[in-house]
Amino acid sequence: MTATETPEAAPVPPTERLHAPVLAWFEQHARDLPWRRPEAGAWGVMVSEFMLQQTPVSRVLPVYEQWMARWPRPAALAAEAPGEAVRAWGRLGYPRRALRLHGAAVAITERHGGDVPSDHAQLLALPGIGEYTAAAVASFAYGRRHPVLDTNVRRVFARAVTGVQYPPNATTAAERRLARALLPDDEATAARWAAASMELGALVCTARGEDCGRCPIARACAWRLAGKPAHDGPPRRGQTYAGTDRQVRGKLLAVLREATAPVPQAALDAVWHDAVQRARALDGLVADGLVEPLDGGRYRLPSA
DNA sequence: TAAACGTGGCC
DNA sequence: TGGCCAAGTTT
Repeated sequence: MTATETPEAAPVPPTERLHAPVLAWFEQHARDLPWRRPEAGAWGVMVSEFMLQQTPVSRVLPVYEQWMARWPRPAALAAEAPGEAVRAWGRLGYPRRALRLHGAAVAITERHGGDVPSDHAQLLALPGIGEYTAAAVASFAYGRRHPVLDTNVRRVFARAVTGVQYPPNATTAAERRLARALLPDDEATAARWAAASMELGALVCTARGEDCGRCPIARACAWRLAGKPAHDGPPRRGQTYAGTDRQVRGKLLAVLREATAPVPQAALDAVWHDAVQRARALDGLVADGLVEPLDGGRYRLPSA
């Protein structure tokens, strides 16, 4: 309690202190991203959500534009070989997302008449769509009221409301309750809030370094008010890396993406010295449906 | 629940 | 230099 607060002021629900400032800030500072424009449609929103999973906006932008120009509707992508989706995915990473997006396009074409469903449960049933993406598409594309709990929102809530620097490694029931409690009652406002709170985490309240001077809710932020205590819980989950199968898979798939004709075994053998690991990685790619083995020890991206 | 799953830029 | 981080999903 500070001297600047008027004694007669009625207790303000926490949500009231967050919604208006964040929404006003978003109005002023929201990025003009292509998937936020009306012409993107639900399919554009969905494509962007697949690409943005664990991938920065800057790297998604060019691939998104090419993708939408080539496959403006789900049916267009569904008509292609899945390997074409993997090829167009380029170096975005996690290429299984491309396969799943293709699979989702096929399912949408078969089950939903070619239109991206607006129902959360129907979205969730599509390959590659989990809790977050289903809520994001329903909210951003159709204005539905869903808690959209991505890494940005979780960090904003952890700081502003819970008063800790970082959220737990895995999304908890408490976080879901909080997100639900903070969701504005009005449907259109809820959708706006979802985008706004996410944008705040992406632009101002970031993992690397928060910029409280630009934060619309700095005065109400529990973490800042507590003196920004350092993260204390279990270590934040790191990502395994170099030397793993992932790296080998990436190198193998890069060769196949560039090739226009089936690739002989020898071309793949050249990308990694360890034959055992190389074979394991290739087997994994085949098992995942990212690579199609042909007779004569040749390989290509999946044709079906 | 934890681990696997790509890639590249930043500090 | 290299660990951290980026609009997660699946098994």
